[in-house]
Amino acid sequence: MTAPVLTSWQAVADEVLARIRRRDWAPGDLIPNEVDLAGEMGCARTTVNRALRHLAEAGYLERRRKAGTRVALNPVRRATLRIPVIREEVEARGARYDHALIRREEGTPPLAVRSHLGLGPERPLLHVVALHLADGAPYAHEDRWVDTETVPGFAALDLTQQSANAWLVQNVPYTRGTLTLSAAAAGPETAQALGCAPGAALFTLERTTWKEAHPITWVRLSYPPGHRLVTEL
Amino acid sequence: MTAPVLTSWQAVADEVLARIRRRDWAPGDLIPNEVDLAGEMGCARTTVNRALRHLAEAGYLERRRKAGTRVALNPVRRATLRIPVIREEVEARGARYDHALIRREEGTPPLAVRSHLGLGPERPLLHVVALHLADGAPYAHEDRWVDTETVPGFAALDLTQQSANAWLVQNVPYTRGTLTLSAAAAGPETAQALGCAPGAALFTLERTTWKEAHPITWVRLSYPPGHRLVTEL
DNA sequence: CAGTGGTCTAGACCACGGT
DNA sequence: CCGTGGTCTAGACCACTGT
Repeated sequence: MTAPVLTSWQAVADEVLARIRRRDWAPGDLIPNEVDLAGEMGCARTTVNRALRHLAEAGYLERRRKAGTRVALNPVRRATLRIPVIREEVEARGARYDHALIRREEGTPPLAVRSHLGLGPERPLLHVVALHLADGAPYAHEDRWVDTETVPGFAALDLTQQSANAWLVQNVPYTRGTLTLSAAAAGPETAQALGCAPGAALFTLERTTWKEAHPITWVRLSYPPGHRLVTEL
Repeated sequence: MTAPVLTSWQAVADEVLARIRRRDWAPGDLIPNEVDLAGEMGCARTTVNRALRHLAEAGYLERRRKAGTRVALNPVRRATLRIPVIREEVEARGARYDHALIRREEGTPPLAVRSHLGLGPERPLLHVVALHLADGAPYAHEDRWVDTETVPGFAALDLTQQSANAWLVQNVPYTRGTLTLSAAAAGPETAQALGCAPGAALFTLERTTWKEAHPITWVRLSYPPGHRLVTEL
């Protein structure tokens, strides 16, 4: 029998993954403990630990103290989406970025937004509507409500110079957030801004962020028909 | 000056994150190297390394040998989406799962599918169309092409008993895949299956998977209007 | 209670990549 | 060249949890 002597946690991880793929260890199976694996692979337990921890984070293994390490029943891989600043998203496509402010006014947000942020109707927020452009063409429509109590300084911004998106990312680190992806039919206003037909299918991304317990902002980005968000598995 | 003596990599990570949030270390700044931090925090360099590695994976830091560790300019957080088997997705909502096979036949996939899989027109694939149900109501429409050369055994499956989705996940681990999210207007056939109006905005998820260099399957899942994919940041 | 993973340590060597 | 992160090691103790 071969005793390859795998040093380096990557090699150990590769070998374990190979055994899983080869079905030496089938989904649901208990695999040997760290000490035994270290002996077999000819390396320190720390190294095996690093490898197994990595595979567990990647979703291939499930580990529990005392219970041991099992091959995950369904390799539920996590798709990781990068959520960049729109400017960078546009420039990464090799296009020129611009943005246009459509509206900016104080007001009471609709119930859906209030409940997302956990605010009552008495709290006025700043409503900002803008259009992001790539090479002059509509790229995304932004509908945003900002809590100016949590974010002092925002009210004084000249949003024609700098997008709310960019300023907030640079200046207000959030501690918690929620992201919702969906499809929605274009309303008349959004359709006009994006230059598409009313009722067209828009890819929609809603994000709510908090700083500790205080809401920062709720924002909905609507992308014109055909927009795709791609990620590797 | 306080010298808290932080043992445990979590505590070190928390402290570093706190300094970033507090702007002690601003975006783009170089932070002290591991040896110095270990000295300051009163722990081993290994512990600091673990903490910084964690923060780098989470997107807060950028690390390069010799160049040192910098606070990331834009805290581009990665949203991680769980992509489960649909059955589990449905049952997690407390609903009863069912599926119905709509079509199953061999044929040549459309150009878009062929190019995604990197196949020429001479290779016939198996085309499977099915509907996933939650408590009897349409939950998702599935349009799938399977390469039966890469996946022997699939052709013999009784797809009325078991969904293609479930079988593939259990039996054909993929090594690489692509996930595309978008919105699309419902075609007549999809609209009828989902019980919505033609042209309605559908949330659409396309996935292509390979086993090494061989394509396994291309699948498009269409969710009825109102469907949302939610994740924490 | 006892087995298993989780973590810390102190020290060492290595690999990359600015200067 | 040489500073910085990347990793390995051997050993130790701890924390959780199944039996």
